[in-house]
Amino acid sequence: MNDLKDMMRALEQEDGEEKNLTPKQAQILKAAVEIFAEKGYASSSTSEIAARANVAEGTIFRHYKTKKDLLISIVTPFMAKFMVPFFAARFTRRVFDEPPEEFRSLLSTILKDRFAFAAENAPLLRIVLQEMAFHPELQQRFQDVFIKDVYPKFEAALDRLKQGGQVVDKPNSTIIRMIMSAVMGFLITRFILSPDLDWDDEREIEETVAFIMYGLAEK
Amino acid sequence: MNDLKDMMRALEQEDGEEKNLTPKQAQILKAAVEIFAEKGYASSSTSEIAARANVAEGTIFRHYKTKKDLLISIVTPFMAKFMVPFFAARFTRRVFDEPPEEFRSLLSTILKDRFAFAAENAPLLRIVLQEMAFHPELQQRFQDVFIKDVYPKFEAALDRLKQGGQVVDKPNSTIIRMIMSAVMGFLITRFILSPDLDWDDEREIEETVAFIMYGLAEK
DNA sequence: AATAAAAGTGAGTAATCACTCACTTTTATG
DNA sequence: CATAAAAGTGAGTGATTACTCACTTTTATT
Repeated sequence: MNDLKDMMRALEQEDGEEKNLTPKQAQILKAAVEIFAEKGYASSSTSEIAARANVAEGTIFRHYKTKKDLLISIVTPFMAKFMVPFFAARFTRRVFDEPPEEFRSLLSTILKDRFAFAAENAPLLRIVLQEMAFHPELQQRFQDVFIKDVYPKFEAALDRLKQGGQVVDKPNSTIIRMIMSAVMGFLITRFILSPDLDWDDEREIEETVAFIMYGLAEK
Repeated sequence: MNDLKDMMRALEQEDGEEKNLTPKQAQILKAAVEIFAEKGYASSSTSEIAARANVAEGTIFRHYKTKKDLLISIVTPFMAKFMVPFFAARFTRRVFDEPPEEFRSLLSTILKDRFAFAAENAPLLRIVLQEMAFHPELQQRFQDVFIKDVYPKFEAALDRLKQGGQVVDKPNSTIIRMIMSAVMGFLITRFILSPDLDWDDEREIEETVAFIMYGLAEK
């Protein structure tokens, strides 16, 4: 009935980011996220991570074979948790079941939801954006989740919205790029580039929704 | 009469990226750009740069005091050359002189122009996007150029377009964020994330222009 | 309580790093 | 041509790196 939550639970268990964690292991993950976000993966040393985690350096390598293994263990579960709800089954079904005027509230729901998630995980978002470029393993994982899981559902929803006359007849890839640019552009500006500005979050979210909606409206 | 070109010439001379360069120095810059773009600044070694440039390692430090000095020398002139033409005097004047229906062709001109520049300098774009996060000097330089130079002209043009009924009455900061998200989202997807796809560049540019225009149109 | 497995430790190590410096070669100047 | 300044060199250096390993401590199992 709620397959999104099921999926999330499965994701969490599979990698054990919040399950079966030794206290020291949790300290290591916390310290690593902080330091990776601050100075970048390549400029972070395992000795500094150990120090901030109040742990001996050897303890890190007891749980993670290499420093890169530590990065992967941090980043891949986050990537899935960030991307999947973008167009998870729950949202997609809504597009098909409800009247076509729901495009606006669908966008609004997604954006609010991902906004809250980004707010809680800003350092992780930063790490992913920074390190994706240099680690093929992460790019592969992105492909697996986005191309095979998110993209098809995104397309299906768009096709339906086009039929309902809600969205212009442009290539799906183009539309998806535009939506993702607007959403990610907002989240990155809000949480990475200028987190300390006086943001009127509700308004910015609604303005962004309106921007996407009118930008993609059938003329 | 053509103050954009004057400005560009001044920028080029001031740092001497293409003037007064020893042949070996040019080789060093070329190799550094390549390697920084490939593996990131922190993971690039001066020995590897020297090797690819066919130069002794000491030669690098004859011209650049530190490795970071080499990065700065590469990145700051590019940053200015990339940002200034976004809303340089030449473009802004056009908004004030020509009829208000010119919003579309203004966007189109800017996007085509920056597209061509990004196409020629994709590795540099990659380096800037990656390294901005970790080098306060680069953030400062960004502030100097964008906030003090580009942003005010951007605002003036928007105010005029709002008066002409071409653009919705939202906060300028919000509108600028949306335009920059759409433009950068396109350039990053096109040249960084998926440069090898079969792109119909002219169409994507026009679609992006239309997306921005309708997204910001007065309703 | 006995025993084994898992978790934790920190000194040690080989490799790599950015950078220096005494020296040679090339270029510019009068 | 003489001379000095600028450009180029590469072996050398001290600091830092990710990772190992022999050992101790804690936890789980019977």
